[in-house]
Amino acid sequence: MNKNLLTLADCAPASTAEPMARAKAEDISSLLKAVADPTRLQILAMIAKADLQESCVCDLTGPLGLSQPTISHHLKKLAEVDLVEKQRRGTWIWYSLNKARWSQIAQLFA
Amino acid sequence: MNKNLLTLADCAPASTAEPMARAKAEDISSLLKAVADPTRLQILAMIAKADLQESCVCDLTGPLGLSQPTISHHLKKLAEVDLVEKQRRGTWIWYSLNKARWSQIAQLFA
DNA sequence: GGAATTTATAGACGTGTATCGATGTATAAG
DNA sequence: CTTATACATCGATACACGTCTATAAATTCC
Repeated sequence: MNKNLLTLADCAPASTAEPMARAKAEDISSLLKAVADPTRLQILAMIAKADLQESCVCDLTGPLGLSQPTISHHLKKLAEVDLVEKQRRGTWIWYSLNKARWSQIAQLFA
Repeated sequence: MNKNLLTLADCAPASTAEPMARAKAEDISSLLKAVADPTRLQILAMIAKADLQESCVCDLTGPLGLSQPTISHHLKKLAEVDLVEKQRRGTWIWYSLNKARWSQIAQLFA
């Protein structure tokens, strides 16, 4: 995953004949697709509000009313684009937000 | 489409048992889904760089290598979430960006 | 009114994805 | 070493979505 995102304006050259590079558009799209899911938005919000701003899988299944594999699936999607980070402590795996990555999204729409 | 978006932090109550309201999450998701497509990102970038910051459908088909119905389909998706606005002038329909809506997305990730 | 141009809509097809139940893997406790 | 708990992975299913061709609708010009 390319983390050196550009703003949309930077991506489209002045020549109207050349659109934003497809590869760059797909990189940004991958990142946004990860956030553009209602369940994942709820997950991110719950982590942000949790103690120490971290949650384990079993903290999320109950409130969201979804199975454990489904929550794991969503957290994997978020981890693939570096929006969350995982840390094992004993039996539990704690997920936290990558705020730098979060800010990169804000930059895209600034 | 609800335009009164909240930040993610505002949406999750302190009680860890209550996630962000599902309806609100789906509203934000709809908006982000519209942007989370590589072709639509390219379209938005091309409009931003065009003269008067507006484009018609036929300006986009060639550079993006897609059929006219496909471009129309994407512009409709963007219009449904108020990210672009359309204005007919004679035979052509000119699409422009809704910058206020764009800024609302930035606020979500601020 | 008829022809040409621009855009929208409808239908079809293939791909991606959210979800689940079932199962595998890893850590801790006894 | 066995059992229990937490999480990941697999396979299946149902639905959404991007794209195309074909066709319709709207506007302009003759």
